[in-house]
Amino acid sequence: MNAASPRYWLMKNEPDDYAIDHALSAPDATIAWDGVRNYQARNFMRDDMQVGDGVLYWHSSCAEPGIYGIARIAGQLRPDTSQFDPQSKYYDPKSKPEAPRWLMLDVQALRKIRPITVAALRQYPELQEMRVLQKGNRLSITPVDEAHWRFIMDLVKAQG
DNA sequence: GCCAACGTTGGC
DNA sequence: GCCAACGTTGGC
Repeated sequence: MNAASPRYWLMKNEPDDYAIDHALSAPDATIAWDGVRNYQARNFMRDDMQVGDGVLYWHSSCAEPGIYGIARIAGQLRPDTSQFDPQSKYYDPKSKPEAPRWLMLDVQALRKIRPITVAALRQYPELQEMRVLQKGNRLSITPVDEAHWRFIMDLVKAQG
């Protein structure tokens, strides 16, 4: 991926873990985005994300999956501490502190929006190429085209 | 709770 | 290094 272009991301979270409200109530509305256990998603964080990138804050595994907030990448790529914590559900016994396998970074929530559900997103032909809407998509982090980002920002504005 | 899709693992 | 079996994701 081109490292210079402005970029946008969709990041999935389960509301039980890090709901948008949880993020907004954290200090500086910033949370460490841990628990990524997929190499492709990790590589996006490691290689392509830059501070300031826009984030669509997605809730999955809930009654109405969809976009629940707007956020930004706030930085500080570092080893995901949960991989070394046997108490964590994200514990990875094969990862060693001297060679951490998983990474995390900070995401700052900017605002909560009226949820734009999967069903709502599917109504727009302009968005049908979005990765998150493709059948079988399971990646927790996906790049978002600028055109898609703009379209969604317009939807948010129209919410008033 | 079902199940399609897809990533990971491990025997060979 | 192939590929079948298995595990996980996540919308429905």
